[in-house]
Amino acid sequence: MATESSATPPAQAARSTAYDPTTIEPRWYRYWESNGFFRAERRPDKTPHVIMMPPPNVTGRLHMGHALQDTIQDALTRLRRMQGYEALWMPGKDHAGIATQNVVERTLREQEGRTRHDLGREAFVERVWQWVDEYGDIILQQKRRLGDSCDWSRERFTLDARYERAVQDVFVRLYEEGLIYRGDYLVNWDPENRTALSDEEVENVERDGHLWYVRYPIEGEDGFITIATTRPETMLGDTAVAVHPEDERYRHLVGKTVRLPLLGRSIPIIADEYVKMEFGAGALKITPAHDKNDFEIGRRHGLDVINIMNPDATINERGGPYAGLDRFEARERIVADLEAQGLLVKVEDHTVNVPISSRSKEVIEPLISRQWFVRMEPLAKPAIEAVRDGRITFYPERWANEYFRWLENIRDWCISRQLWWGHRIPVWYHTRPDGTIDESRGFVVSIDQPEPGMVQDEDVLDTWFSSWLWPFATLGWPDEDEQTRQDLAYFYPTDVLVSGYDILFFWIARMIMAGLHFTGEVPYRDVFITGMIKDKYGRWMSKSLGNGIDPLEMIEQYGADAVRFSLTILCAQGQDIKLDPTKFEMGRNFANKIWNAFNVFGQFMEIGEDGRPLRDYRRQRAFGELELVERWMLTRLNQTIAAVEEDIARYRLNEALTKIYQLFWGDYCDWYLELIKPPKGQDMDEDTIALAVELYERMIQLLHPFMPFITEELWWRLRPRRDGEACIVSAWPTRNEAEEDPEGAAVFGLMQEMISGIRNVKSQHGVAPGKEITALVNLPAEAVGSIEALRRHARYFDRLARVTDLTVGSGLARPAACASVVVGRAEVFVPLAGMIDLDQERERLAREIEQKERFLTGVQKKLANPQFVTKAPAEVVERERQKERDATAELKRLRASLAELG
RNA sequence: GGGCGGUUAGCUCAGCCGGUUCAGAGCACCUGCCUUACAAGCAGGGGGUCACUGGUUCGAAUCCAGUACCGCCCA
Repeated sequence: MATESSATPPAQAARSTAYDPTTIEPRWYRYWESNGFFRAERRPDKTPHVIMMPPPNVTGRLHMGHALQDTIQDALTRLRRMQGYEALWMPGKDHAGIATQNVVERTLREQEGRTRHDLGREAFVERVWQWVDEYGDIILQQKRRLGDSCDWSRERFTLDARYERAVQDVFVRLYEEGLIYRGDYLVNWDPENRTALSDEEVENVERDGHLWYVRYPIEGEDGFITIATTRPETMLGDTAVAVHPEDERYRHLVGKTVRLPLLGRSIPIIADEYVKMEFGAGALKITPAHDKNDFEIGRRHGLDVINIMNPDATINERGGPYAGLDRFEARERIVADLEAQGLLVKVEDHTVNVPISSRSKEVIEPLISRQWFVRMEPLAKPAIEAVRDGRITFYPERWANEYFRWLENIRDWCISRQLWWGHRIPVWYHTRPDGTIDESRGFVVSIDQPEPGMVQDEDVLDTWFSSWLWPFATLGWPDEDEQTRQDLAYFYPTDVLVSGYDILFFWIARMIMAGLHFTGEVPYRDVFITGMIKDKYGRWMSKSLGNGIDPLEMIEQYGADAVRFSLTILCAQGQDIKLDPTKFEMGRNFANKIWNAFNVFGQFMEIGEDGRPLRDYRRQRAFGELELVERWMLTRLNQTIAAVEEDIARYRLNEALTKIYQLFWGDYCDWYLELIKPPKGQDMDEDTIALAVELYERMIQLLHPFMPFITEELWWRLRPRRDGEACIVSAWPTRNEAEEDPEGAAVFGLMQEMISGIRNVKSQHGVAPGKEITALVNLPAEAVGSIEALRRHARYFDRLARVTDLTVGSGLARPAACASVVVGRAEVFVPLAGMIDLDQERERLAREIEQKERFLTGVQKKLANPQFVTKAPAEVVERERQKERDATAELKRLRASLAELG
């Protein structure tokens, strides 16, 4: 029983000539959704096709990247659905730890002048939930405007209770397997957010900096050793000076000590191969607590580790007189003080690589802190294997290399974050009577509180530590109830992941690791990596540049179908897209073309007041009984279906869509429709309507995955249909080779060339296209078939080139004052007495002759080469011979025509 | 420093597991058309030594090597 909202929407009663998507699109979306067409269920009789939508951040707003990737995922989902698969496109959203916390903190600050610390953890997290409840769904609502046909009944959130359980379960498992450990290490510290970040969240940016040369006085003798540094403020934490063991300049100093300027601490001079002799002065200050390499050196030499910084990147009490200063202020002061003491030798300009937080864009501070890590190597190995042995395929392939490179050099993953919003780390500590944590008693890793009085780790997990479980946790893993077990068995592994290369490491690779480790299977078989959307100058779209293009505005302006069409056609394999809003005109124009093409035959159909046809126009004629142009069109259609199939199998959606576009516009509209139009004032006969409907129907089915709205709307205007017989669930067209007629199509192709030639002649001679003319087609006597076909289809010449009198035969005399067109073995004479400009015609023919000669010379050169004749495949040689014969004959006729013009 | 991608018409880009007049599309441009489906359109046209150099091959925009410039990723 259809509910009110699921009733098929009425068609617009009054048709306007320009297609207006604004009312049509939302109506069909409601219709599809309320009829459950997006829903997927376990159906043992059907093969599933599953795509997991990369969950957008709850703070997110739809941008062009989403629009592109959703368009692709939706096209694949709709296509598979039509092909009879049980198509599941699973939507959801990501809690996005730092991003979301930042948004709420900012609102708090701006609206109430308070910080999260003013509220306290519990109240703050409560606030974030309120925010998520209010705004978290916006992006998913926006996705509906695009037409996403995902199964909203299965929508998941990375902080759903069940999902949270999965995340914590994974933590516990990995810990028990020895793959998670805690330790004090140098991590990437974001002073703005005051949290650790993973290596992947750090961007290295080249900046103009300086190289300061500083003298460290040697103890026990006069003299100095000069070190060079790009970060002088870290000298407060120096615990050694290092030189290369083979550096003759310094060899005698190794083992001695220097007095650290400003603080006066005594530190050793050590020898380490890491030091580059040619860099700076050849001596390096070592600050194990604030530099990755120094940390390693410090470890090798058992150096002290002195942390001189607070979490907010101010200098701590270990910095003596500089305590309390911001790191950059401290730098200036230290340089000034060194200079004042005569210890600054010189300053050079120097380009430095500065690590930047991809979150806050603040300069990252390498800082020693106690964090949780995942041992990645054991997880990476199977992930490498899965791609190497072909269980997973990347499209385009080259991304597999990026993937290998990262996995083969993988470093442990810092997963703890000093945030409040996210999955709390399932680790518990004993407390002392005063409530503080008693580290001496160790910790317990457990989802639930192990014993009363224990407190949970304050930190939360990296957001990606939850989203790497997305493909299976969304299906209920690791629950073992019957429902979940069967869902996983049916829908998992999924078929294809569509995403951008920007999260290849963050997410795609980690999902593969997690999938293999926890489910024993790959999470998806194909990975389709899209290019990224850039602005028209090739720059990343960003808020700060203000160069973003809002997909919703574009949808308003051009329609979702148009946006989808343009994005798909622009999305070539792996290439970034330089997007300009005018590109959407392409899609809009095409939608308009589709809309208007319907009218060519639609105006002759019996249509009810609701815009729906009253009768079903069904083809009565067998293929052989069809008109030439009809057989040609069916041939083109079937060939295109086959080609589209191949393109889609390789994820070449742009090529598939281009072919459908050409079929619809270039063949169907420009030739077929023009030829089936009845003469003015006459009706279109039913047989003609029936085939026009059939062809149109199949083409809008081909277009439906890409342009779902307009195709659904027109689908219902083509035939009377029962409730629920929607385009979205119609059967995808398959190639019918029985309805291909290559010979007929070739004859039609010949006519197309002739017609184009005649149009060209008219245009070149300034004859109005509508001017009625006569023409003669001369063919060799043996071309009986062609002669007959042309005679029978003289109407085509009338219709398309206004040739009202066509004579076809062999040995026809060339009329005086005529232009001529050579097509293969045929010659078309166009008598244009009184209209023809002889000079023009001579010029035109000369041009053609020149072109043809160039072509023939090329062919003859090939054939004159004995190597070619003997080595090239026989059919290629034969093809060249045929070309030579044709061109020679054509040239002869062209020359004759020119000669006869005098 | 290592790796990858790009360089094709004025612009934006397809084509790239070699051979169909393969040199294409859209936009822009020029000419002519409000031809009762569509001016968001129709018909016709101009425009490119496929970055450069060399190689493989009977044959290269397409495969290989190198060079230049642009961009990205990693260190």
